[in-house]
Amino acid sequence: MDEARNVHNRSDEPATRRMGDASRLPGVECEDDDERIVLHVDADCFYASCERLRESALRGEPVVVGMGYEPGETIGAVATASYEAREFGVESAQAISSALERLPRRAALEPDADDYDPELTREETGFYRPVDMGYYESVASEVREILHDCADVLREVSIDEAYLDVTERTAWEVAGGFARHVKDRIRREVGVTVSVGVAPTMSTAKIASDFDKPDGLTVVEPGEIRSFLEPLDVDLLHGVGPVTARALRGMGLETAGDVAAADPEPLVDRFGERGRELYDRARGDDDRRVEPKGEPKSFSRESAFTEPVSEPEPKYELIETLAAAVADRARREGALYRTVGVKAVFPPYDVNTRERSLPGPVDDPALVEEIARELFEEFDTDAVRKLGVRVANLEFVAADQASLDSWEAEPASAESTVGGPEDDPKTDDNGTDCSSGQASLTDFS
DNA sequence: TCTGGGGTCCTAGGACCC
DNA sequence: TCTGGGGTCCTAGGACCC
Repeated sequence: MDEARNVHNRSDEPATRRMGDASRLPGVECEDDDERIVLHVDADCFYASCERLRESALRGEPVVVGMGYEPGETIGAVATASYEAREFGVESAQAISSALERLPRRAALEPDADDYDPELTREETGFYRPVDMGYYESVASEVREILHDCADVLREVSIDEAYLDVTERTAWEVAGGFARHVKDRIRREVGVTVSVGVAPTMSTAKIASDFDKPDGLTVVEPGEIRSFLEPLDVDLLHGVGPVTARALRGMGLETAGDVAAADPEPLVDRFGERGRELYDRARGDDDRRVEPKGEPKSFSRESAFTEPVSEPEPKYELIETLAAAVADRARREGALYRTVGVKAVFPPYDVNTRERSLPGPVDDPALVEEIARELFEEFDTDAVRKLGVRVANLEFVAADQASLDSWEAEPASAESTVGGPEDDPKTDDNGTDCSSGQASLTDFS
């Protein structure tokens, strides 16, 4: 790691080298015209940083943000752990109960707490907070404004991560300084730290931002890509998870350099298109351009029981709740859907999905519920730990088209497609027609 | 590591069409 | 009626990401 770090520019060093053009062989794919400068910006343990922002007592302390967690309870899973908490072995996706074993909560120092433990010292405890997406969203939007300000094109990947194309804003000689400026603005104006990777491609920028976390800045200039990637473990490549990493190691490929030097054919045979992509990424080949994210492809809601449930009633109840939530989300976002699906997870972790497509796009909460119930029937006596409902094959009604629809479409469709009044009695009138999907089919096409 | 919630993309087989 | 090739859509599952 240290060795690799020395090879590549750190932000605080003046960028004096410019290997990019010099190292390229004459006549070999000179693509200077489309050489990009891409930043990947990744907030450091974002949820925990947000919690610290509004609660200064958490600064410098181990902080664990739990999904499905409630103060005093042991249910839920770790969404984010601060670096201090990670020192205790707390990791993201861990059950809160295991996290608490490694790092008891600070409140357990109080004699009147349920989990009071007289043996504990302050130094071996941390703070636990439940996820508060609304608040994190508000912090993220402040960060987003700054990023928009700094980029020609911005692609938001998630609440705490984005790619920026800054080709027109900077040059390789000063790209480190540019990235430093972005980092500084976010820290000064919002109060959270981010790690930034700068590279000519999205995939390498992504790896670079991860290289020196937290508060990192790693610049990989055009000619340095291969040497930067070479020593990295295969699982650091984007798209390589535990399964693929194991398979690659089985093929004798431990590092990105091994993959880059390998014969691509066996990779394609084994992994299909992904194999080709893997090979390309390991070599630093990635011609994707930074583009704003398109419309979502699906919406889903899922929820876990605290323990497996066999009786049908509570399961159907949850299916209904989830169906209503998904349909509501779609309506709020102005989306029509053509496919409704359910998911049932059996212990230990057996995922089953069923889905059904309709002849045309609808916005019809009653129909979502009806189909979800029908699809779920085959599982209704199985022990289930988790349930989900999903809508897909989305079509978005453009804002200007929505007003047009209210003129042109039949009343039932118009009301139910533009996200107007929540209750649409017309869709219920159709009774059994619902199952055919004709109930609230909109007929603009 | 034994499991929370919200997504994306890929694959593979079958139906159906020309 | 035993039969070629190509395309699209649908469904279920799997891997992966944050």
